[in-house]
Amino acid sequence: MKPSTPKAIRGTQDIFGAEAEAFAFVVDTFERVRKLYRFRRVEMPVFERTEVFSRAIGETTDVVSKEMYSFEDRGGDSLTLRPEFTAGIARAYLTNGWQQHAPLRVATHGPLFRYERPQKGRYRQFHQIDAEILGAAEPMADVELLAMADHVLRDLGITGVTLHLNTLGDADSRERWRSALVAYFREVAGDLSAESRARLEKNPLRILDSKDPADRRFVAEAPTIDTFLSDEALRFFEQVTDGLDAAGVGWTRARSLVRGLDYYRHTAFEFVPDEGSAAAAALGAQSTVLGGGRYDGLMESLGGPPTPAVGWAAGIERLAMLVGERGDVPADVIVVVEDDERMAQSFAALRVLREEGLSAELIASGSARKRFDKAAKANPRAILSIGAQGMMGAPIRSNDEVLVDRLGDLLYEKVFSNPTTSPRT
RNA sequence: GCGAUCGUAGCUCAGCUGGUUAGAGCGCCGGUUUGUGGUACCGGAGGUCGCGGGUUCGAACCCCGUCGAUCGCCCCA
Repeated sequence: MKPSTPKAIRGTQDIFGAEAEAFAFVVDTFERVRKLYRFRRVEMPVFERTEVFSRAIGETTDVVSKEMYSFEDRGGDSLTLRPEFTAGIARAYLTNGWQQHAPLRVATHGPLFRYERPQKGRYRQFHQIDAEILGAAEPMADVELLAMADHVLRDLGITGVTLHLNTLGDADSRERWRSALVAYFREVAGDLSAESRARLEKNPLRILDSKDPADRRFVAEAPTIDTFLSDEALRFFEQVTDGLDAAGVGWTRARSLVRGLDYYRHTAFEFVPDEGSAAAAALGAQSTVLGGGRYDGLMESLGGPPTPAVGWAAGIERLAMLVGERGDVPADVIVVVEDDERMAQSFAALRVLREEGLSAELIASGSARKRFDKAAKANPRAILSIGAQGMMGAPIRSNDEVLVDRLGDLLYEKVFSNPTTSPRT
């Protein structure tokens, strides 16, 4: 009886090759930009007590009510694999006394977990980059945070995405707007789609971005937040938009943009591919590439003092789909052993090359006469052939003459002249 | 949770209206050829046709179930 092979968990990925290179490129770019903007690196646990998420995100949200990976540990505590970064970072801010560092800019990245049906650009274990500014009430914080997001996308070479920006106002503005929306949609409930009728009770703001054409004409006429904005909230939003203009960050007003989670206040934003762009095509049905906003109420829901904060997160997989093919980088040098008697010399050569900062790999398996062809196919900058039979002249082959000279000097000096690694006679 | 499409070698796929020992390309292994070399040729290994049941003289192909994948809805990164 042959033992069976366990399969991978649904919605997990084994990322390899060009995709893994694109993934790494996203993370590397984020790390570099994050340092430019002076965000400090934090490492967070991948699991927390369940209440961290249920209280911060909101019991009624889909994330909490049906998408969390929750389990009991051996001590009987309910724990949950993080579905997002923000709640955990807020918890850490409170439990570690990070208030002393306010305003605190932090950045992190890693895996997150959501029990959902996988599809293009959406997984059960997915990965995000994340940036937060904690303990900062000023609109300048929003501007800085968005400038950084914009910078990351730009350095990734991603085009055809635009910052969609909205304000949800302060808690009062948001509540009055919500009531007005509910009243408005109740009037026309009979003509709404079934989904939107359900949303009316549960999550009325979401009716605003319904894709159903039947809903859209009502959405167009629906009350907008602007009518309900307090002077203070309006002024805050203006300072954010003025700041973005000054910082050279393009944006567009999206009056129906609301974010799914309960904790958002004031600024809410998403970077979304432009209609018909290559980016939109690459992402399939998943549109948002980076999203976030201000969450002034979150700390209180975790029992902390009122603490203003802004943050965003972006899916690494989705970004990686937009950065294009990034093939495996060819080696600087491939060392081909065409005579196994000279294996020791080959290892010596590899060591010398790598210590010089040249990437190098070894081809020493299979038919000796086919090894050189194998190396040539891998398209390295140079091939070093060791022990070829019947060949005359240089064992280094490359179109890069400078590199040929450098390798020649290096290897002659440190390998071929060394009696312990010389070929046997 | 719902819907659509799909499931044949390591990979990409072919397999006509059901009909002998299930094929190709790439990759892998070996050999020959070439000989400042990425070529060409020959040979080889490798398949419970996702799994289970049914229809039939006969099923990779038709039917039912099941599992899995992909894409979409809901929601979201």
